[in-house]
Amino acid sequence: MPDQPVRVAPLRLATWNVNSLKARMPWVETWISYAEPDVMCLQETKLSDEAFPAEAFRALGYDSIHHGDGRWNGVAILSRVGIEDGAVGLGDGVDEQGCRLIAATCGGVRVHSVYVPNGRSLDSEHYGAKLAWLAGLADLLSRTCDPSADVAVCGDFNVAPEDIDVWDPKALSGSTHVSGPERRALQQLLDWGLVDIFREHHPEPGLYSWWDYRNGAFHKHHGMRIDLVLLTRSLASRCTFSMVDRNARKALGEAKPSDHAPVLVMLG
DNA sequence: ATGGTTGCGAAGCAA
Repeated sequence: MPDQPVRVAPLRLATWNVNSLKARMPWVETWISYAEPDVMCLQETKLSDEAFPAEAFRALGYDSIHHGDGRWNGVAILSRVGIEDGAVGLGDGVDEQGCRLIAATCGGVRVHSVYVPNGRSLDSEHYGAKLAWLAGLADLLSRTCDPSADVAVCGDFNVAPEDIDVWDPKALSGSTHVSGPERRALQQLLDWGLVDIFREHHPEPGLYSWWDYRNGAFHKHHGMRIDLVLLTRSLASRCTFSMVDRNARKALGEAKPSDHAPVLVMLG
């Protein structure tokens, strides 16, 4: 393997749970045209690999890889700085919940696009599976990556790291996304050597990345910050800017919004 | 939020 290049170029890195790429393609193309990410992670494409619009992304200047079964989940990475050594799944038999992780090396960074299982409810078997999946992700990182290298883990974690990441902790008590075991499973990833870079740059509460479609939650600011960009320290130290593009949670003409907003970080 | 929405796919499930 060649050594990492000594000279590093600025990198714009984004992640977005699009809730069906077929339904979201107009918004995604618009967003890419103004946000100009170099690397973009997508979740919930809900497409088969055959139906993934690689040609449309190629026309926008992006190479891509996709991992999907056509109905649920589905993850992808777009890159205009190269895309090498693609890999899918947790690689240990735990990723049987299907098409939730894809990784590739883009511009010298090992990038992971993840869609963590929702968990449904604390008493559901899916909740235990969510915890197991997060543990499997921690295991994958420890097996395949070095925390001193340039590693990014981006996506929909379906966990709000702290109470300041949800609109009303009391209302959510006893439900998923905020429970202790989920937060500890996420913390295990951070302890390995990752930084929740948006939170590092924005300590204030009330900044979310997901709002329920129902009940006017977006306009009432009833949201959660569950879409995260986790970076190893070498990348985190290069971060000059990070944002949730809340505007992209709105309809844009005929283009309907996802229930998630994209997160963008700039590395100098 | 116990669901008032969205997406998929053609009824009900998942989020």
